[in-house]
Parts: sequence; C-alpha cells; structure tokens
Amino acid sequence: MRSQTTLKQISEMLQISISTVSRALKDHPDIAVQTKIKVKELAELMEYEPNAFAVQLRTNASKLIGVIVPEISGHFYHSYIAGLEEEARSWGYSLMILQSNNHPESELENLRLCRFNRAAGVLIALSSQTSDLTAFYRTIDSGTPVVFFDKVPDVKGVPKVCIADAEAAYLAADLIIKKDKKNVLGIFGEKSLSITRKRLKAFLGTFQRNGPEIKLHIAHAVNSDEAGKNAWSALTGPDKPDTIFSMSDEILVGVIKAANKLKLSIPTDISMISISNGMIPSLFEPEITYIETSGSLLGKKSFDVLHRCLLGKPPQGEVMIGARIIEGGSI
Amino acid sequence: MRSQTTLKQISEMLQISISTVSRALKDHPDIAVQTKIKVKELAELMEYEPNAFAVQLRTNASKLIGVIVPEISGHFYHSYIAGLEEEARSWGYSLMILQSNNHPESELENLRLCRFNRAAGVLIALSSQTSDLTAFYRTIDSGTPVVFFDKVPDVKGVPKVCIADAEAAYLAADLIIKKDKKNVLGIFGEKSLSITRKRLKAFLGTFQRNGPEIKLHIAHAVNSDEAGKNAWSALTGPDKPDTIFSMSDEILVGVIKAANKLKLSIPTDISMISISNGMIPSLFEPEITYIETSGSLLGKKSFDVLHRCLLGKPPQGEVMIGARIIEGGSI
DNA sequence: TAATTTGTTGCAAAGGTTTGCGAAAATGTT
DNA sequence: AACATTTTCGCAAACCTTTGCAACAAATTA
Repeated sequence: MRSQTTLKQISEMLQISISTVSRALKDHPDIAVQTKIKVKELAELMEYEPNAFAVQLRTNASKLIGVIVPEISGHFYHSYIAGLEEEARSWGYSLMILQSNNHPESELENLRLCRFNRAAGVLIALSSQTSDLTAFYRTIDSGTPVVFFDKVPDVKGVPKVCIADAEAAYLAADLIIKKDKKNVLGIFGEKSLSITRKRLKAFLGTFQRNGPEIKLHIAHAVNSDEAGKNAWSALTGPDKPDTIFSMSDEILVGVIKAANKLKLSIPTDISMISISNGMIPSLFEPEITYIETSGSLLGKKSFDVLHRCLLGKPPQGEVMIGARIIEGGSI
Repeated sequence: MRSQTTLKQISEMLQISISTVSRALKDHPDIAVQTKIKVKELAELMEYEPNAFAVQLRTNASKLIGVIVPEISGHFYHSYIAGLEEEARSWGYSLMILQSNNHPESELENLRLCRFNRAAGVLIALSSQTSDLTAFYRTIDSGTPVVFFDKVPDVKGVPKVCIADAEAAYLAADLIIKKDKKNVLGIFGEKSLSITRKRLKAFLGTFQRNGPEIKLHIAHAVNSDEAGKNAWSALTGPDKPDTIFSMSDEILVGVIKAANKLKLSIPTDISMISISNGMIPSLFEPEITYIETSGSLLGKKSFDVLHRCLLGKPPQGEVMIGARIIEGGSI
C-alpha cells in the first residue's frame, strides 16, 4: 500500500515551502514561472493528487451532489440519473444516490446522510406521502441548496424542476383530435396524485375546447392489472372505443396486454397513445405513439438549476421540461 | 446560514476538553457515565453532527463506494444499483455513481474520481473495450479494494462477482428439452463477448447431452432489429422452429416483434423462452418464461464481497449469482 | 543614493476530529 | 498514614490543504 504524495513531500524535495507548492499547482500569479514548471513536473512525476478530505475541510465545500429518489428502479428515474450524472460530471461534480423507497422516514435519513457527507447540494423527488417540509427548509437554511424535481411540493418559493404534465396531456389530446378519432378511453393513475390531476385536467380541457363532439370516457387505475381490466371491459362492452390513451407506462402495458388477449390488432382495431419516458412504447409492434417526457432532460435541467443555486445566482422558481410527440404506428 | 456545531462548542459550554467530548460521544470506557450523559444530552440539543471532512481527514477513510458502470440506463444496471444501494446503506455506506459510456478513457477518469474522493472501495463493470488493467491494479495497490462485477476481466486473483451465465443457459436448455420441443432456434449476442460465449457453450452442451435428437439452429444478432430479422426468416422459412430462445432482453424484444408482425400467437404457434433480469418478459401477453439473472442480487452480493475486502478478510476470488426459472405462459 | 514599487516566497494559523500519553483525582491496600 | 492502583480527564500532535500577511530581493523611479 503506497502512501499518497502530499504537498509537503514535494516541498521538501524541491526545498521550497508548502505554500509555494500549493500556489504553483494552481497557477497563482505570485509564483515565478520556473518555479511553477519545476513543481508541476515533480507533481506529475510523483502522481500528486490533492487530498480531497483536507481540501474539503479547509474550503468547507464538496463536489458531491446528493440525489434522493423514491426508487432507483423504474426507467424514469434511471434515465434521470443518467442524464444528471453526465451533466454533473462535466462540471466536476459527483453523485451520491439514495433511495427513499417512498418512506418519509428514510427520506429524512437520506437527507441526514447528505448533510453528514457535506453534499454541496441536494436534489430530491419527494415520496408520495411526504407532507412535512421543515427538514428541507432547515437544510436550505443551513446553506445547502435543495432543488425539488419531478415529485415537487405544492409550495411557492422553492426551486423546482418538473415535467410539463399539462403540455404532455394537451399534446396527446390534440393528436387524438387531429387523427379524427371519435370515441376515446383515457386511463389515468391514482386520483390523488398531483401528476394525475394535472394531466387529466389538461386532457379534458383540450377535448372541451377542440373536440367537444368526441365521446370521452375516463378511468382510473392504480396498477397495470387494473388498467388492463379497464381496457378489457371497455373493449368488450357495447360502446367500444376506437382509441385508448394511457397516462403512463404502467397503464400502457396493462392496456396492451388486454388488447393482445382479445386479439385486437393495433391500430386497425384499436388505436393507442400514451405518455412515456421512452423505451417501453418501442418494445411493441407496432411501436406505440407517445408523448415523450424525458427523464434524461429533466436530469440535465435539474443540475443546471442546482448549479445556479450553488453559484449564488438568483433562484429560478419553477422550471418546466417540455414534451414532444414521438410517432410510432399505433394511431 | 447557521454554522454547524462542533466539538469545541460543546466542550466550551460544558467546561471540559474537546477530547473528553469526542470520547464521551463514542462511549469510550475512560469517560465517566455522568459526563457521557451530560455530553450526549447537549450534543442532541445542539444537533451536533460530526464534520465528515475532518473525520475523513483524520481517519483517512470514507464511507463512500465508487460504482462505475458502462451505462446507467438499461434495466440490468438499474436494478443492480438499486440492490447495491440498499445493502450498502444498511452498512452505513453511500454510493458514488459514475458511468463510463463504454469508453476506457472515461473509465480511467472515473477511477481517478474515485481516488480523488477517497472512495473506500470501487465496484466496476468493465467497458467492453477495456483491456489494460494496470490502472486498477495500481488502485488496489494503493490500498483501495476494487471488485469487478458483471463484465469482469479474464484474469485470476482479482475479486469478481458475476452472473452464473452457464447455469442460466443450462436451465433454459433443460426446460426446452423437458417441454419436449423438437426444433429450436437460439439467438445469441455478439460472438466476441464473453457472456455470449459462456451462454452459448452451456446451451449447446446441454442439448448434446440431454437432447441430441432435437433440431437446433443458432443465430447471432448485435441488436434488437437484427434479432427480429433472424426470427422472421426462421419463422417464414421451410423449417419453422417451434421454440425460440433469446439470450437477452434486447434480442427477446426483436423476436416478439417479429412474431407479432406474423400474427403468430404465443405459445400456440411458437414458444418463447429467454434469459432476463426481469421486467421486460412480464410486459407481454402471455408473459414470457425466462431464466432470471437478478441484477439486484448481484448488487447485494457485490457489496458483500467488497465489504469483506474492506474488513481485511481473505478474498473470495470469483463469486457467482445463481439463476432460477420464472414461469410465464410462453412455453 | 535613497525611496518606492514590483515580483517571489515563506510563516503560521485555521479548519474539526482523533488518539497516545501523561497527569490528576479518587479509590483501595497495607 | 504511606503507598499502589484505578478511574477520569486534558494536552498536544497529527491528518493536509488553503490563504492572509509579512518578508525579502530585485527592479524601477526620483
């Protein structure tokens, strides 16, 4: 086990002071050019790497960003983390990933870990049950910026970045209308979730405004199976829809399974459209047309927002990530 | 911005020395019980949290584990990270996630980051192009244990933990034989990958031993589309297989798309079986029977292996994660 | 030549914690 | 009462880097 080279070792070999070495390595103007060259050469040779612990202790700042998500599994947060990592690294930051498993208590425990590791900043997607924000306010208060993403709290004055849910639902509804559909089943998630409410509201609003003559049925499903049952009963019922809209990947999967069981072919017998982060809709044949809500983009954007906070720039409030249509062959 | 409480502050309020406070907080036997109580109470009250930077500088050890993966996207590494995080956290460790994008250079850069952040240990799945291991040896040499997982190098004497590829392929082949299939198409990935070679070898071996009379065709596909084409031409050809085995999720998706296009129903017209990490096979109707190679389990196990290294226990060499059959309705 | 400026470098403190060792106080032993 | 032992605590160094300030030398100006 070789020991790490330190400034002291370099300074002793060169018969100069530690401070000179330190300054030389960071191109301080006070240091003579020849000295800099000598120091840098030796540092290179000895594979000097600053001791992050000492640097952090001295400067009281780390290059680590805490990321708290309800679950790491699931394609959305996955691609979020991927995008975030890419952006963060390009600025010299590393990521500390923590999952709350949707428990407010482990959320707090994770926040504690961020503080303990002196994370430069924290990015968090709240668990669905979190209501008490005081711990986060205190973290912000103690100088560590906190940026909420995706699952954001319903309060003003905190930086948050999220998907333009309303826009995505609007785009889906608009496409359905443009394709001249006449009987639509929209399946949404749990009513209590804010994401459901936002998407549903925009979805309904668009039909009211642009296609009031279109028949529209709404169902809610808490999981894939239930969505499948909803689709099944609609497709076997008297008033069979010509199009099914799925609010999420989970719902889409249930719906497609139901259609497959009924041997209905897409889009001849039934059209499909959904909102998704990608990936899942492209697994089927034909690929499902969907409105893309990019997790990766959200990741990059949330780093930007946090980065601005770290630089002390004025907060931006709420930032939205746009949505776009990805055409498959399902409608 | 409140400043953090320090040992010094507590010591001043209690009129005792810093060292006593430090020792009291960690239940050092030298300290009197009443003193301990007093200190702990005040520490609680003042919300004392040790300054990780100082602790790390002093002890020269962090509670951070560097994880380098080729890509964060992809369900396998995703669930790997999820499982790893869970296990690591239960031991008080946090994860620093880094992706190499399959570039050996960024792999080295990431390794540098691990060293800079003084990671306690490193877990890495090599990029497919990595051949030079000297950097890793040097990291190990300098006292930071490195454990390889999934994409492991072909050398002896380094700790590695990976999926029992041979076992998984054997289980799949065995199930096909037991189900009395007579004409099998096996689609595998790139020939050059070690994972392909291992799985193919075990697959072929099992048929030779246990079902030499079964017709067996092997195809290789580099991506989903190519797998689809392979399946298509086999299914429309003169010697139509009754079963298709897919070595991976990517291949499976292509195969299913082809079957769907041909309006073949599963398993009536064609049986399916694959090796997968989960998730994808359950998206289809009927759900695809597969051999599970659990990323999450791999994550937990690799932490264990690394943890043993950190505790200075003797290395375990190569550790394998078993595989098991998950029955769907596709065969 | 003396005074001032400019260019280089070193000293020393600070950041918060851990820990070996010595010292003081309390207790026990003869 | 004198000594030995145990209990309890503090001193100070160490971990490595950063940085304000002072010091010194060389170059410029008056």
